[in-house]
Amino acid sequence: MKHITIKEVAEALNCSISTVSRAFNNKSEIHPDTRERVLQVAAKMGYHPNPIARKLTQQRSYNVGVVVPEFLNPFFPEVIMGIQDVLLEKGYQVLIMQSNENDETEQKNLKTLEDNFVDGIILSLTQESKNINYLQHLINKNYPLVLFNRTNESLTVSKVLFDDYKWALFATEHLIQQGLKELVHIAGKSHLTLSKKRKQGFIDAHRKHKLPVDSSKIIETGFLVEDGIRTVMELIDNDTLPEGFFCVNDATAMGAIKALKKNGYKVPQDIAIMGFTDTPVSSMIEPPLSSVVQPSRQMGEVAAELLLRQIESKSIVIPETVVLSGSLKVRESSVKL
Amino acid sequence: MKHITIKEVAEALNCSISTVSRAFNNKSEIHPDTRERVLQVAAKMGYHPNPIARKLTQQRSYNVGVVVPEFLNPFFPEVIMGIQDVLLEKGYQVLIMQSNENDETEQKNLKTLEDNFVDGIILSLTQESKNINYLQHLINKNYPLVLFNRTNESLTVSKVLFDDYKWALFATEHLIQQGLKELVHIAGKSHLTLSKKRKQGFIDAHRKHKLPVDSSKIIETGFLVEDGIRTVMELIDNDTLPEGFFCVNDATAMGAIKALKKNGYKVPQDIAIMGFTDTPVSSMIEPPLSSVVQPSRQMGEVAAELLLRQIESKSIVIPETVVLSGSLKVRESSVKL
DNA sequence: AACGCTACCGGAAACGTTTCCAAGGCCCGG
DNA sequence: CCGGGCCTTGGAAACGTTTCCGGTAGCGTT
Repeated sequence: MKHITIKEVAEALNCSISTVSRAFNNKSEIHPDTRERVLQVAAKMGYHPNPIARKLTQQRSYNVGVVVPEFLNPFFPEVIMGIQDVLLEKGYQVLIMQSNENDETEQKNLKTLEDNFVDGIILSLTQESKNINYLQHLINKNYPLVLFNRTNESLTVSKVLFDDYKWALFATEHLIQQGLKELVHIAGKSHLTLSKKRKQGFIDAHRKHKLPVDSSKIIETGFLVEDGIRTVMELIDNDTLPEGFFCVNDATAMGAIKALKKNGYKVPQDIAIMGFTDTPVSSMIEPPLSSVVQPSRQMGEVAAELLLRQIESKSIVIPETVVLSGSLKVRESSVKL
Repeated sequence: MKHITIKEVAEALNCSISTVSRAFNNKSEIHPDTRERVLQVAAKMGYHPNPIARKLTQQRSYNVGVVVPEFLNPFFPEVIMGIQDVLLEKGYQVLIMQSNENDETEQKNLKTLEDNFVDGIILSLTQESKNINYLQHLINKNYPLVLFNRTNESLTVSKVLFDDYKWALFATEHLIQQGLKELVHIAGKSHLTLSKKRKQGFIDAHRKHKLPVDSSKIIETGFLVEDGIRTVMELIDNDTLPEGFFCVNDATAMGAIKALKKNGYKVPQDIAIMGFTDTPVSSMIEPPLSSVVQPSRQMGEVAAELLLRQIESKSIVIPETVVLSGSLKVRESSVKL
């Protein structure tokens, strides 16, 4: 477990440390022949520059923090894979933290990352996220920061978003085109931009098709399977089931389906369901779930690139918002035969 | 983005760097009063010891690498959460890498981690993993290493395993008790211990109940949904479908169900299915999938603790194998009514 | 022949800690 | 009253790099 140092390589080569360093850093103040020789000997000795020492002189940690609300559903893992694709390539390490949809954990995670001198942070807010203050503090310090997917509009910071409004509108329209008039939107927590946008899309689809819509058709809940179940159960108890549901994500949609089936309703014959995000399981459940496809991996890549730009620029970078588009995957759960 | 250093704190306090350092490291060679004063001023100044400099002197990276084959299914994320629970607590950072079930990527990941001077590695082999040599090289170097879930018996190294044999036997027995005689095991790649164990459990359950079993009943394939689909498709084409399937994991089981349903077979009425690992989706699909419950989070915790023991011990640690137990979750897919 | 320029290289400071060693002050026992 | 020991602190080396600065050799120019 003892590692070889630059000094030992220099001694073996009978040259100075600087020369060895130069050979590795390719800064061209070195004769190509020497460079070659150094590299060869170093390789033979199994030398790798100690990244820690390197980071110390360069005053950079080459670490980037990623904070997500959870990673049991495949959406966030896929985003992370996109992030890693870009950052590992550039020599950065990615520290992944998850907040368990919990406000305090999120803040603790951010603190931990800050204390660890990460060069930048990529973040998706928890559904409870109201600790905008801490984020504002980071922004004020000019800390490189990118938010994705779940954001809050009061923060002026780089963001990578999905065109939630548009696709919520399309998805709702799709339900309307199946001849459904009584729809309910199972919505996410309203302080997240994402929830607002999807809700607005749902409302505007009604307007566009001259259908009545009011707040009774929108039920705010969480992002979990249980939230979907609970919501539907309450509607059943009140005997106020609609003809179709547009759900804020696949998990709540799956919960809705589960609750409906358990109570003897048929999907989509009795009630149609539309999800959002299109997780791989969507196609596995019964009936296969219609959903909005989000380019999760790409979302990660873009977020990483925005962050890199902030990290590597000397001057202050103007926050930038990238909006990605998706597609509609119609399966059985939303189709009236 | 400029950080406060220990020097500035020392100057503000009009004391030496050593004193400040001591205050933070609690090594008690310092007067409690001074310690208190230092800590207060440091906190007021917003000082945090630079972890990079610290790592350099301590000759430790306080980084631990985790390599998993994939993390789209929830099993590995859950294990990782267990690992993080333990390691973050102790001040370690966790670098997560995924190999995409690909041999070469796995080796590259290990190299990257080694080059980054991680203090230890926790690993689950890819299904293709035959690059035992590289692992052996790490073991020989006495590099702290723990394998979990997917291992290879030729490596003498600490391992955290699930009692695959026992639960495969139980799961198969459960199918037999449903009155089924013609079973097929959709198995994983045979160089993984896990595959061998589950296969042996399948075989021994037959022996125990005096049922014939031969290699034609065991079909080796991968760990993905597609592998399950392909396997069942071939059986349908050959008109050699059994009465029940015991699948090496939930993904292949879900693939099997999908393929069967598409071809008009009813699960479990025509053919019963048993999965393995019990991912959260199991309960969502139609019919709900019976499966073996694995304590994934605990697996991560144990792996992390085994690794810590290796890292923090001065002398060589004798490899240790921990075997965890689980339970059988019987849902509809395996129950003959 | 003297000069300057370029190409290459070595020495040493710097990065921010930890930790070893030495030193000063104080208390206590003789 | 003095010496030894302990408690607390300061100074400085060390960790393994990068990078600035200065130096030398060789070459071409006048």
